[in-house]
Amino acid sequence: MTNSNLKILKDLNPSQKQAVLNLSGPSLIIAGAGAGKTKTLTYKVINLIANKIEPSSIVVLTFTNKAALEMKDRIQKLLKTKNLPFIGTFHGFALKILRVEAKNLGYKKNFSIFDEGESITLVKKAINNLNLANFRNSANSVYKKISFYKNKGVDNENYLPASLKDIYLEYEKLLLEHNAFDFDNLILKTLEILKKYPEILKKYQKKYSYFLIDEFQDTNSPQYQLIKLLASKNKNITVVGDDWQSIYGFRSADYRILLNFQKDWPQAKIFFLEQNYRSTQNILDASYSVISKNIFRTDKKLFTTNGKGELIKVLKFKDEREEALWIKEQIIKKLKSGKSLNDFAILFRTNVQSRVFEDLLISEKIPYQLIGAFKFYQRKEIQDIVSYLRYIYNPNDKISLERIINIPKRKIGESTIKILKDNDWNFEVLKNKPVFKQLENFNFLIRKLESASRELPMSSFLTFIIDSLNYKNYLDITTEEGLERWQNIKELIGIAYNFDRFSPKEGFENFLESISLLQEADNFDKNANKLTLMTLHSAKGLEFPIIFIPGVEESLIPHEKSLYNQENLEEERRLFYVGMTRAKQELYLTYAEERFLNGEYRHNEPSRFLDEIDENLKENFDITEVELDYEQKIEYF
DNA sequence: AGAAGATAGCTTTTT
DNA sequence: GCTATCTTCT
Repeated sequence: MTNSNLKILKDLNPSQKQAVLNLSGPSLIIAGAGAGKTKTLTYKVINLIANKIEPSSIVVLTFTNKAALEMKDRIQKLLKTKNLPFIGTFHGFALKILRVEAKNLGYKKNFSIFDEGESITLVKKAINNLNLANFRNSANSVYKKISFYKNKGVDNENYLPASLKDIYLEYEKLLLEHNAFDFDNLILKTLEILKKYPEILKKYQKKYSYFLIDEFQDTNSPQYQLIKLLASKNKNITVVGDDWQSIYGFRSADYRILLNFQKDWPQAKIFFLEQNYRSTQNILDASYSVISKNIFRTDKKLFTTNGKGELIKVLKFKDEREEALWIKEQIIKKLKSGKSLNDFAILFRTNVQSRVFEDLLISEKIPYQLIGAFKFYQRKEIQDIVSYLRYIYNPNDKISLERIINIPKRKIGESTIKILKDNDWNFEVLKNKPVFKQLENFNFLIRKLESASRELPMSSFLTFIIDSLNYKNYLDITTEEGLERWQNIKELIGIAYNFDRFSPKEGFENFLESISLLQEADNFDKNANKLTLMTLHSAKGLEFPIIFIPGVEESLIPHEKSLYNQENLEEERRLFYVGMTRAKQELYLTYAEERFLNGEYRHNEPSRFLDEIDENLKENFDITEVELDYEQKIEYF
C-alpha cells in the first residue's frame, strides 16, 4: 500500500475503510442516507488504482451523467492523473461497446440514438403502417408500455400483451431501418451481442476486470444482466446502494436485485454503512419510524453524532394557498435571522404542486430554481438544429429529415411530405413536379453542410449551419419569444465549443453523442442564491439544512394510484423517506384540509405516513384557526 | 399555414 | 378544469 493511499484512508470511518480496503471479489455495500456512499465508492476506485490496477480496466457506473461528472472530478482531484477509468452511465457504457460491435446486428457505424420524442414519432409511424385506427392517438402511452416491458428484461416479445406485440415488432423493424437505437435498446442490444457472440464477450471480459455500481437499488434487470455477464469471469463487482431509497420501480428498477445480490454472488462480502453525517438524530429517528413499516427491506439502524436537534414540525392548513403563504413567510423569517435562500428546499410529490409556489415567489420577487421543469434539449429551436446534425450524420434518420425538410420554410408542403413518406423519401418520384426544384436545393444544402462537417471544428460547423439556414432571421428576434429562442441557440453553440479540441469528424460524433445521452442540462446549482423547488424524486442524493414537504396527504403521498397495492405503497413510503432524509437540521411536513386538484376542490385526509412518525419526535400545529397576516410588506429583496 | 375545434390524460423520470 | 397535442377547417 502506498503512502498517498494511507493518507486518504484517514478520512474514512471504520466500516467505510473496510469497504474501501476490500479490493477484489464481489462486494455489497449497503449504505444508509447520508452515510457517505459515493465517497466510499470514489475512494475504492482510488485505492484500486493505488494498488496498480490499470485504470482502463475499471468501469464505474452511476445513475446520471451529472453524478458521473462529479465523481470524475473528485477522482481527478485526488489522483492528479489524466488516466481515468470509465466513469459514466449504463447507457454511456453500452454505447461505448456498440460503437465497435453494432455492426454484428446489422447497424452501420454512424447510427443514431433516438430520444423519447423521436421514439414516439417512430411508434406513431409503426401504428400507421399497421393501420391500427384505435391506437392512433396513443403513440405516447404505447411507447411507454413498450419501454416498460423492455426494461423488465423479458427477452421474448410473446410476453407482451397481444395488442402491443405487433406494434413492438414493427417499431423495432423501423428502428433498424433508421439505423437507430432508442435508449432502451442501447442496453438490450449490447446484451444481445454479448450473449450471441462468445468471442466478443470474452474480449470485453478481458478488457474490463473491475466493475463498481452506484445507486444499485435503482438498477433494472437488463442493466444488471449486462454487468453480471461481463463481471462473471473476474468476479470483481462492487455495488453500493440503499434498498430503502429505491424509488424508480415505476420504470422497472428493481431493488430485489440488491436484496438478492448474495444469491448471485455467494462469495460476496457485505458492508453496512450506518453512520449518518447529514441529519439530526430526531430526523433520523422520525424517518426510521416511517420506513420501518415497510416489510420488504433490509434492516439497519442509522446513527449520528450530530445531536437530537429540533422536533419535526407537522402543520395543518386550510388550503394549498395558505400552506404556500405560510411556508414563504417562514422562509423570509429565517432569511432575516441569517439563513440564505440556498439553505431551503421545497419538495413535492407531483409537478403541478409547484404552481402555487411559483405564482407566489414570482409576485414576491423571490429568486427560485425549479428543477426538472423546462428541458433544454426538448425546446423546438434546439431540436430543429439538432435534427439537422442528426440527418447530416445519419441519412437513414428520416425522422430528423421530416422535421427539417421545411424548416425554415422552403415551400415543401404537407402533400409533398406525404408523397415522400409513402415512397421512402425518394425525391425522384417528384421529378416532374415544380417542387422538385426545392427538393434539389435542399439536397444541395445538405451536401454543402455535410462537407463542412468534415472540415470545420464543431462550433464553427454549428455556426455555419445556422448561418446557412438564416435561422436567426427565421426566429425573428424582434419578438420576445424569438429572442429567447435565439439565446438558446447561442447556448448550444457555447456547448459546441467544448468539442473544438477534437478533429471535425470526432468532434461531430462526440457532440451528437453527448447531446443524445446528456438530455437534461444539469440545471441544479447548489451555489446559486435561490430557493430550490423540486419533486421528491429529483431530490435523491441532495441535502439541505431546511426542508419543507407540502401536501403530505392521502392521495398525494401516498399517491392515489398507489393506495391499493402493497408494493406501490411501500415505494411511496420509501419516497417519503428519501424526502425526510434530505434535511440536515429542520423538517417541516404540511398538509391542507382542502386542495384544488385536477380541476376540483378535494378534501384529503392527512397522510398515514404522518401517523407513523413517533409522537415524541414531532410537534403538531393547527394553522387553520390562526389569522395569518400576509399584508406586511417584505423589504428583504 | 395558421386558427379553431376535438380529445385525451392527469405520478414520479433518466438515458 | 387545464393543457398539450392532434385534426380539421378556412
